[in-house]
Amino acid sequence: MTSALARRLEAFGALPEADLAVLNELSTHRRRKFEAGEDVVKEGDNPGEVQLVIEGFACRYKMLKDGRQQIVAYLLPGEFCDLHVFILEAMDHSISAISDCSIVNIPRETVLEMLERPALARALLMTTLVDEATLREWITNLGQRPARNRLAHFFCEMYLRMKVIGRVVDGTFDFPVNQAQVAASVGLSLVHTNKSLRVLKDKGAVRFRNGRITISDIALLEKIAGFKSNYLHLQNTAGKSLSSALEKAPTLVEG
Amino acid sequence: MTSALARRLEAFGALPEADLAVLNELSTHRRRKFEAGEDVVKEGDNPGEVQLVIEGFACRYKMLKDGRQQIVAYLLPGEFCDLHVFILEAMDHSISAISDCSIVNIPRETVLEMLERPALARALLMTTLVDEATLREWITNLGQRPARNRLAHFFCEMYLRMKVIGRVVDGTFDFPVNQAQVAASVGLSLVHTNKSLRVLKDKGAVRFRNGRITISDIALLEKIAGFKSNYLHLQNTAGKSLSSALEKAPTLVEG
DNA sequence: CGTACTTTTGACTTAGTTCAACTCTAGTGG
DNA sequence: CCACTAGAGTTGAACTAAGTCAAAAGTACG
Repeated sequence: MTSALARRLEAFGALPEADLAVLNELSTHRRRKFEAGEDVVKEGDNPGEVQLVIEGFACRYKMLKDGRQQIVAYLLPGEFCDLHVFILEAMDHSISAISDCSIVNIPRETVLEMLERPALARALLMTTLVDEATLREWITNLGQRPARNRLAHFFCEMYLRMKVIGRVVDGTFDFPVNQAQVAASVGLSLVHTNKSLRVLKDKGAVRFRNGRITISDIALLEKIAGFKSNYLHLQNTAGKSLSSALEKAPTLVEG
Repeated sequence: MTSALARRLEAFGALPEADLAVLNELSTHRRRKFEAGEDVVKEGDNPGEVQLVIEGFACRYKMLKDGRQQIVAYLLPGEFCDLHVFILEAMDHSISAISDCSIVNIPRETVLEMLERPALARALLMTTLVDEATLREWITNLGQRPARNRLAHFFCEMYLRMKVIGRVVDGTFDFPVNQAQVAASVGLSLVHTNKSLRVLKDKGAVRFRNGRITISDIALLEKIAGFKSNYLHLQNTAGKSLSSALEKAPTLVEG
């Protein structure tokens, strides 16, 4: 079995067998279960350990004083919560389980050991860079694109990220999120999100229902979004358009 | 002389003399001058070296296909362009000089040496974490706050960051940016930015003109913004409100 | 003093928000 | 198996924030 983390890291370049073994070891650490909606880490906490989402979906979010909420990142299966959090005094945001999920706590020594393996270290640092790049892309998305295009961009990104970890079958993937959460991700009101989703559906680009997303026409979606995948730094896809990139991405189903 | 970088890093905790010496050495590396408006690194470039802004202001920005532009980060004097870029194949955004600025190229070996000094490594990693946290804060700002509050938040952040590197005197600091660039930072149109700035001025919170910002009433600005400084992870200011934090921040002028 | 940028202003349009009601669905317990 | 409930999605109408267009007024500079 190849873990989702291994698969994600290999998207940045192949890893030696020994490194893969180290990765597969990770899932043996202390594991915790969280229910959908539960907070994994709260703003103000001192994290201490690095967290890895083994199964399920989580998100980072920030809450304003008036209660408004912004989702600032998604943690898909196999994504580290953060590589360097262990030097942090206090979390500046919270992490919440979106679906039921199981999370492994990795002690800092293990992380440091991983960083001593050159190929692995490089892949992990890439992870950090990609996380940052994704945040920049989100800023651009929120700052510059109107609702429809913004949503389209959001779906393009999720599609590609899910594809990389082998979770897309026939343009469809599970994404256990409701419209209010989508709204909180793209900085739109629930109502306007709903209406814009309808437009995208009517155009035949994406369908979104029951926590499941179906990309009906990726080329169209990509065009609406003005999507360029370069910020995800996937080795095989650099400089290519999303639709062609996707043909090259692995289509394996998690086994 | 204490460099801006040293001052910034010490905001996360004191550094040993030897580490400070290493930091002061940095400015002896190959130095390049850029004029205001010039690109330092362009999207698609392979950076190779780490860049340090010694003097002047730069920004990271992304450009959409239709020409719209979003500024996603500011590089104030003494801020690294990025700690790990050297593993990157191709930049996913551009960096541009906002004012005339002088930038030092630091070879990857030097960076690796720095990372071997524990206190310095910790400070540099903090830098990365803070950069990320700032991106998340911007997403929240763009996604959830209406124009006026969003601008207020932007100014609060810049004020505090400038204060940390000792560039604020009497609530005033140089910030050589025009309104179009402010607009591109907060995701608003130029006209609406202008009108919102006027409101903030009329309320007696901030004045912005000739590349110079004067915070007239920080408590008010902070209130309008709903600003919490925790995401900047400044050691002395954790958990405190901005106004009190600022009393404790150094008031030294760059020597 | 003329040219080129930047800021300011007003009038108008549009995208997005809010409120409120209604529908649909899945789940629960009688 | 049905009725009831809670949550999620959908819709319409009224309102408001923000965008666009266009022109004027500053300001900076050679």
